[in-house]
Amino acid sequence: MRISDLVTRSIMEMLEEQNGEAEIRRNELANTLGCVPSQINYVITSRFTPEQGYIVESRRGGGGYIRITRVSAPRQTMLMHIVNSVGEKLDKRSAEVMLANMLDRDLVDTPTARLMASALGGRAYADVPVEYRDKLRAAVFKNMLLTIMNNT
Amino acid sequence: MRISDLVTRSIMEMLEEQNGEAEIRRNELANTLGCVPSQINYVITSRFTPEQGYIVESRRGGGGYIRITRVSAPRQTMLMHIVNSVGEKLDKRSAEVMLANMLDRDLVDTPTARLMASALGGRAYADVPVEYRDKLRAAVFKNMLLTIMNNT
DNA sequence: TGATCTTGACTTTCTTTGACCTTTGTGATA
DNA sequence: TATCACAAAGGTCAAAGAAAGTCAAGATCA
Repeated sequence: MRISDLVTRSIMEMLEEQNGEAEIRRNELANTLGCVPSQINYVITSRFTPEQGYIVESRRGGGGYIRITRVSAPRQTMLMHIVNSVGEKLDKRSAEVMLANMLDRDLVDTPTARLMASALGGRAYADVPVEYRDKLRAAVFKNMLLTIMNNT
Repeated sequence: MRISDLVTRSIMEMLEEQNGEAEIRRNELANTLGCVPSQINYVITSRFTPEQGYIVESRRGGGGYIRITRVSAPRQTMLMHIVNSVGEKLDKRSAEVMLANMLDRDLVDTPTARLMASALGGRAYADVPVEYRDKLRAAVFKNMLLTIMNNT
């Protein structure tokens, strides 16, 4: 079991319980989960980014904190946001993370997410040279997102 | 006894026991079977291909894994036929024809077909050299077919 | 001899850890 | 009251570790 997944889950739960807003004390959380404090930062920068619809604020010093807020908006807007956040290139991992996120937020249902994942990963891209791989993935992803937007 | 057969058998057993889904840790398996890790890759790419009805996903880094999923089959056989009729390459036009066909035969619903079409066409493939273009399209198509087989 | 296996060196990706840095709050002190 | 020292947070970054992926050369088999 990855520690980073523990941290992720823990934050997710707080967000769930507290209506999209979680405030943590870094050292404390690190302590209860049994990891070094900077692990928390790693998780936050890799899984709670603005691209994925989170705002992170923090404060140092005595009584410091890290606050993570999940932003929400109408479906279309969020999807559009995602489309725009995909640049020229998109690696497989990022695609997966984004899809997981969309699922979390009910922007797609599970079968659709799976279908999309299969169009973005698997062995499919294996024999395309790296230089084209991620560009193609980005394009395909955007295309599908636009289709989904219009499909409802 | 060939090593690759050992590996194959071992994976097959896991699939059997675990209801069509096996998650392995490459190094570990290689170790218990007494082979080099890359042997696992060889076996996977030669015997657990989409053509044979398997979906393979993986992740590197700490806590990494390789997950192999077998798709199974009542009406799925029809889709499997389609998978096998797609060769190494697939141009956009043919893909569309096949999709239309699947729609006709109720193998997919309309939104799904649209989504698939968007993953296979559009400007997405435009700036990829022809040599890779149709190969990738074929691979993506097969992948998606396998996924929708599983999604029922 | 051509196809299939086997191996291992090297690469890429993701995670974990720790040393060091910056910011903020709080008293003690001049 | 202004300042200073110190403790209590959180931030950064780079190195080490943990997997999996790739590729090509050599070995074997049919």
